[in-house]
Amino acid sequence: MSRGPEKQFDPELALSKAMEVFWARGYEAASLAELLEHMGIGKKSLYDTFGNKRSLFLKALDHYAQTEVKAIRDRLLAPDSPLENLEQVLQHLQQRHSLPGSQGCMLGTNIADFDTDEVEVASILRYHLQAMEDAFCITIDRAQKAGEIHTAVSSRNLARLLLCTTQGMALIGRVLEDETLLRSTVEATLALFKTV
Amino acid sequence: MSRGPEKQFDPELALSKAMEVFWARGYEAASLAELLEHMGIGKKSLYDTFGNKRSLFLKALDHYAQTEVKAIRDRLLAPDSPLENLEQVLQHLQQRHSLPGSQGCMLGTNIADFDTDEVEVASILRYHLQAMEDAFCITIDRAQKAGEIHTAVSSRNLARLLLCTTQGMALIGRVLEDETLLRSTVEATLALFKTV
DNA sequence: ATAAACTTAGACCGCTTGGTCTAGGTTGGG
DNA sequence: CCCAACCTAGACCAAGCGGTCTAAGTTTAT
Repeated sequence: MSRGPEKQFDPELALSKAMEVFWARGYEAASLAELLEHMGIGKKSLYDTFGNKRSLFLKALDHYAQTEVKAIRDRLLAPDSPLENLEQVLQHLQQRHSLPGSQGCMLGTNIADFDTDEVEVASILRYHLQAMEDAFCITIDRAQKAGEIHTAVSSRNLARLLLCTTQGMALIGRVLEDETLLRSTVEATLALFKTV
Repeated sequence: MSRGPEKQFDPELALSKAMEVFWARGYEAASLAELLEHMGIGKKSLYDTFGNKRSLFLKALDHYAQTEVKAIRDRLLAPDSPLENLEQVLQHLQQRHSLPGSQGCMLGTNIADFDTDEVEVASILRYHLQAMEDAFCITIDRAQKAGEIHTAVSSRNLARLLLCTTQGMALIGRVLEDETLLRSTVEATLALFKTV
């Protein structure tokens, strides 16, 4: 018995490349031809390794969410001032979504792209949105206990507000020509949160 | 010389029906077959009356925006207490986007659906987003002058925050199973806005 | 060297899409 | 009554889609 060569491409890297295409184009608009070219592999390899287009997409979406949510979560829960952590995250998001050609958040764009009755996609999206909300909530809670954020509104409610606001920022950033709108939004949010 | 019968369908009504399909499915996913069935007209009539699929979509999108933005604007600028007007609008949005099968805001879903370099669609979207922001701004300004909303943050910045938040609500509402998230968001927003 | 197990590129297929065009029905004025 | 002008339904087309499968290349154990 003999063994063939190792896979001639890195599946992790290929998935990451697929994610970029799906992120930029959306599920339907991402053609197989575009995916293959960007991933740098053949059609057979794609189907052998990832199943079909849809399962490749689900893997890519999950890959995005895990990477992105983890990065934000790590910043939010860093052992510095919770309010400063929150400020950093919001300013980072504002800058990213203000860049020309900004593609927004892959979670948000897919909430819009898929029919509301697509339960498989919806459950992935819900799961990661909840994770974001929870990370916001923990940080806000810490900030409130540190006296950095006032306690007139519960940390849970503020976290949910932040979730909606940040998703809106990511969305609207796709069509903006300058960054004043997102800058104003972050400025207003922080001003409203801070203790007077 | 003789004259044929009047158009056997109402173009306004047909456009409205087309809007419903595009709103629910998005541009790409709305097939001609689906559009024709829902509009109740033949393929030839569609192309004679509206040009092609894309120009039908642009007309439908504009129709949506004019209808929807006007409705919200009218409520916001009604001659009652500005804060109460704002509360009504937010609660209305919260309820609408909490309904099962909520389709979100047609502006928002299309921000996500279209490539960021689609200038024609983008300019329509930007125009109406700006109109929404301005309506929010006027109302907040009035509320501030009436002492109903505190003045620590400018009306312009609060309006921009509201724009992002409401778009986020409309988006996230598409995948929610219950309305607590949107309810919390509105509750938090109003609590932060109101003078203590 | 050879054969087995892996890889790859891309020809091929059935299906659906948006868009065009033909054929026929209906209405109303002369 | 008859013809012109509008309408409709749907056959038809080329193009693009996702997905399958064949043919050939490459590496390693024997």
